[in-house]
Amino acid sequence: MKLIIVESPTKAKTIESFLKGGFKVVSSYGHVRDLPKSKLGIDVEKNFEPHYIVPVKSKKRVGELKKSAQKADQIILATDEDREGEAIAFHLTQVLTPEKKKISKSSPSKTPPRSAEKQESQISRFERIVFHEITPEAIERAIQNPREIDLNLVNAQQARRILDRLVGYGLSPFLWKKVAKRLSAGRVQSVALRLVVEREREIKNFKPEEYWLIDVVFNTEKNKKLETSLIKIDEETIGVGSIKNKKESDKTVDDLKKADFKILRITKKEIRRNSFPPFTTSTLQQTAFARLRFSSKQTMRIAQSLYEKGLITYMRTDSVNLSQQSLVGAQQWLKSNLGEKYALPSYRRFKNKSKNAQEAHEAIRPTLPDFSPKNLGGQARPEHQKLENAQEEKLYELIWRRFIASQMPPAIFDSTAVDINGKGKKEYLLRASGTVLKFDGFLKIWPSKFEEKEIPPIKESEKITLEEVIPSQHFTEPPARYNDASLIKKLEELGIGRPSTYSPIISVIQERNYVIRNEQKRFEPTEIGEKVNDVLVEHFPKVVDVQFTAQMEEELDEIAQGKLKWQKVIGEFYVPFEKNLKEKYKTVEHQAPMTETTDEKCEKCGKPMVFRYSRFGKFLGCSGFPECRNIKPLTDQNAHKNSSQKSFGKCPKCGQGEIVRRRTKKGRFFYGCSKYPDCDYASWTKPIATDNS
DNA sequence: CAGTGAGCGAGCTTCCGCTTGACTT
Repeated sequence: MKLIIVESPTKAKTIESFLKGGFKVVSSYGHVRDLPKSKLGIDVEKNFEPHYIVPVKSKKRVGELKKSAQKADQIILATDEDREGEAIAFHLTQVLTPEKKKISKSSPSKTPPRSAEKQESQISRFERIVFHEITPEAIERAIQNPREIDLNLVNAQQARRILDRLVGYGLSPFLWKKVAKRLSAGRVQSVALRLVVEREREIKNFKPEEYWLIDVVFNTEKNKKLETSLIKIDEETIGVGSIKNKKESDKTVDDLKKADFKILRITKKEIRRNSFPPFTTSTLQQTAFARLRFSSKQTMRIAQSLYEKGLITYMRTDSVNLSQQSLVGAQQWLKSNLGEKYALPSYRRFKNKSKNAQEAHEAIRPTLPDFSPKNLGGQARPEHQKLENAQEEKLYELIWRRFIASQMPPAIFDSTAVDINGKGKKEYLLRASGTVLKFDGFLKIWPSKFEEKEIPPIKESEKITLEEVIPSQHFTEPPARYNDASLIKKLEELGIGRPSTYSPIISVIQERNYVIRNEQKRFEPTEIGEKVNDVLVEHFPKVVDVQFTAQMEEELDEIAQGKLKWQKVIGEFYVPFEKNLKEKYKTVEHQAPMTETTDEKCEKCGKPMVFRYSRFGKFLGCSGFPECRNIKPLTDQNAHKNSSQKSFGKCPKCGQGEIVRRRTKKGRFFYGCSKYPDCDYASWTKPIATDNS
């Protein structure tokens, strides 16, 4: 009997159904070994030797794997073809090789190093295979062509893992000492936080700039209205900074009213809009947020369920590849349901844009195009594949539509531009633009917003008469705060984080209370978030630099290609990092504003209250601490500095306190009485200020 | 649905990336 090991139980089930007999397929449930949680687990003195353990959570799994392995003649490691997959395969060999036979890797043995040949024979029971799609043929082919474990790739993963550990477990304790307990920092989360903080400051420092735009309406010979916009004055293109105020606008308006106009040219062209590539994890999360308002966490939970039902391919992927089989399926569906003209003559394949893509999987797509969404006359599904709720229906439909649309022809628009010359004191260029949909193409399945605007039929020789000049005042606007979608998009662009971690990143910066999701579901940094960010940016600029990951990835690639030793890469980072860290422990002061006092008096002992920091941010504590342990939460009344919060009226319960907005541990807003704990009034919704309620 | 700070020093917090379950009201 041969044992095949993959990461995911769903994948195991599918593969087993393809194989005739003589095979057993089991799953490792991801990584089986890791650095210990409770300590660093890296011997920096001994060339960064890692100390791996089987986490308690994985013990049971590993036990089961061992049992299966004992009964097997051969073990085939079929984990993903990427850094992490290769590492999982390697750790499986380590865990599944009986103790005495293990190749010396993590445990230094006193026996001399074994020869390469001998190592070979010890692991000959293991074979490594990879495949890019889960079909009987692909699996069969993979089994016929096994290879060795690629130790260079494993080392690239080790380097990544060790570097992240050194950074995370180096910086976090520094924050505990200098800012507040239970804080954290890391290569990924600290950059995410930095993005949010810097965006907030851009917004805060933003100075809106006034500018004016001018529209001009003409009458055609047939008495139809032709709406145009002012494009140029003399040779200057109109935009922000051109017409700065009402005075300048008035002057232009007056001149336009007296100007002579004639049509310069009419340009007609066809515009094609291509469909989008099928989903990756990142674009799925972005689109589900934009169209369905699902958080990234929700999206992943629902996608997982669809995957387990066999309805979609794997949901953690950065690849836009589509299998041949799926391309054929999409085309067939299109031809028989929408007709030839909505199918493409050839298949459309996509290339990955992001350099860091590891492409171990396909794009996210429906497994069977025939299972179209309910409202598109989908086939009845077997019982175990029934969608359970509206959310599953919606997400499935989104994935299905995106995939089918990716194999559809572009939408075609007819666009017309009428350029008009105006001669007054100055020379003006005005333009009327029309766009009309000629063929909907992929928009039939993937509706998107586009502006259609008709303009009246017109000839170049036609005389036009001025009807109206309409100036309008505008202001430039600050960039928007990040939400789930835009933050994930940005992180992906920067190559920071992986499909499996986008959603956890969003969670962790909220759990640490570094950022909160406001009522518009956008991220705002908290006070403690800004403080942590500032400490990191000032004292550890390299680690929170957006280029840091990019540089690391390049070096990891070289390790994977066997061009660099992983210990060298780690050493070159670690030595200066460690030196700086030691230095900063000595020089950086504790960040709590110990001396900042307030007008408020402690009602227990009469001493003044002072601002203190905790990991939740600022609060008020008695200056008599520790004799008097009185504390008060920060409210609008005493936080005269940061008055972004306001009172929402008198408390309906005690009538004394004000209603203020507060946050729960999890970050959800609620409304409570400022007299807490004397009055325990609290409500999820804004209380209505009536006396008779 | 409302937390929280210093110091003595115990013991603990913390990273990123792979993957799902279930000690219970």
